[in-house]
Amino acid sequence: MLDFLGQSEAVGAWNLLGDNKEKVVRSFSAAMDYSSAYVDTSLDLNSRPLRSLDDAPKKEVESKFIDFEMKLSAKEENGALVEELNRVSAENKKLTEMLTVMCENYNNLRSQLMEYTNKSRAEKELSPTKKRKSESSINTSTNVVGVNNGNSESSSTDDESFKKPREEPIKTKIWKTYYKTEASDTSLIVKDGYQWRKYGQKVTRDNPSPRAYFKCSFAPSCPVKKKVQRSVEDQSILVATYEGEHNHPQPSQHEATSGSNRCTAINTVPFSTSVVSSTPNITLDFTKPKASANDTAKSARPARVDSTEVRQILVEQMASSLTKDPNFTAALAAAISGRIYQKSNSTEKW
DNA sequence: CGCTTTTGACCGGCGC
DNA sequence: GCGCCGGTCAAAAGCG
Repeated sequence: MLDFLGQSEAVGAWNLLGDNKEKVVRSFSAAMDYSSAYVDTSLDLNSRPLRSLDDAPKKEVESKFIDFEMKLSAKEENGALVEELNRVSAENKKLTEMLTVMCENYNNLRSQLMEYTNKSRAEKELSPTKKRKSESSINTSTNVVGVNNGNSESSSTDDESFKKPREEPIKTKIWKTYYKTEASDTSLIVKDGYQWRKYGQKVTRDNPSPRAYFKCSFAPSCPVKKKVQRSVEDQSILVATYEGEHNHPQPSQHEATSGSNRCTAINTVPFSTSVVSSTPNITLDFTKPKASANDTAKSARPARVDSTEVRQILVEQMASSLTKDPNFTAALAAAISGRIYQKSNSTEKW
C-alpha cells in the first residue's frame, strides 16, 4: 500500500514535469558539463522494473491496480488519496518552477563566465607572461580560465603563468584531449587519425604514470608534437596534449578507428581551459571519421564540436545514463503504471 | 634492411 | 653554483 503510494508520487512527479522533462535532462547534462561532480544516474531500462511492462507482467500490474482500486472504493479512501495527489502535484509544480529558475540562473552564470573568459584571454594575449621555455608557447597559445580540471599539471602551469612575464612571441596552438581507454590497457597510444613517432618517455614528478613524447611522423616538415600521459585521478583516461598544427592532410581516417588499442576521445579542450569535466561518463567519439577532420591545418586537431552539438550529445549521454539507473527505471515504471491508474480513475471516477 | 620503439644520457631553464 | 625537472637526443634493440 505504502509502496504503491510512493509509486503514485513518482507518477505525479514525472507527469507534472510534462514539457519540462527535456529541460530537466538538459539541465542535468549542463550541470555535468560544468562540474566534475559525479552523479550516479545510471539506470537500465531493460532491467527488471521495466520488464513489468511486458505483456504478461503488465497484466499482473493491471490486476494489482484493479485490486487496489477495489480496496480503495471499499474503504472510501479515494478522497484522501486525491488530496494527497493534489498536494504532491502542487509540490512537484513548485519544484518544476524552481528547476526552471535554476536553469535560467545557470544560463546567466554561464554567459557571465564565458564573457569573463574572453576578457581574461584578451588581457593575457595583450600582456603575455613568461614561463619555462617548454611552457611559454603554451601560455601564448590559448585562452586561460581559472577553472581547474583536477589535473595538477595544468593547474600548476596556470599558477606559474600568472607570476612571470614572458617574451615568447611565437604562438603555438596547444590543446588537450582526453581519451577513455581500458583500465587494463597500459599503452600510451591514442588513435587520433595521425601517425606519430615516439621519441621519448619520462616519468614526471606530479604523475606516477610515464609521459610519452610523440612527433608527427611527417616531421620535420610537420612540427606537431604530442604528449600522452595517464590521468592521475583516473588511470583509464589518457591525457594527450597537442602542440602545433599539422600542415598536411590526415594520412588515414582508417587509422583512427582501427588498431588493437581502442580508445575514445571524451573531451577536447584548449590548454588549461578545463571547464569541462573529465567525467568518464561523457564520451564523445572523435576517433570516428567525420567531415571536420579534413585537410586544413586547423582541422588537424581532433574535431572540435560546437556547443549545441556537445549539448545534444550530452543530452543523449544523460538519457543513456538515466536508462541505467534502477531507481530511475523504477520511477519511470511507476510513472507509466501510474498513468494507467490515473486513466482508469479518470474514466471511471472523474 | 629500414623503420619504429626503448631507454639512458644529455641539455637548458628555473629555484634555492 | 648546484640540483631538480621536463624535454630531447641518439644508440641499441625490436619488428615486419
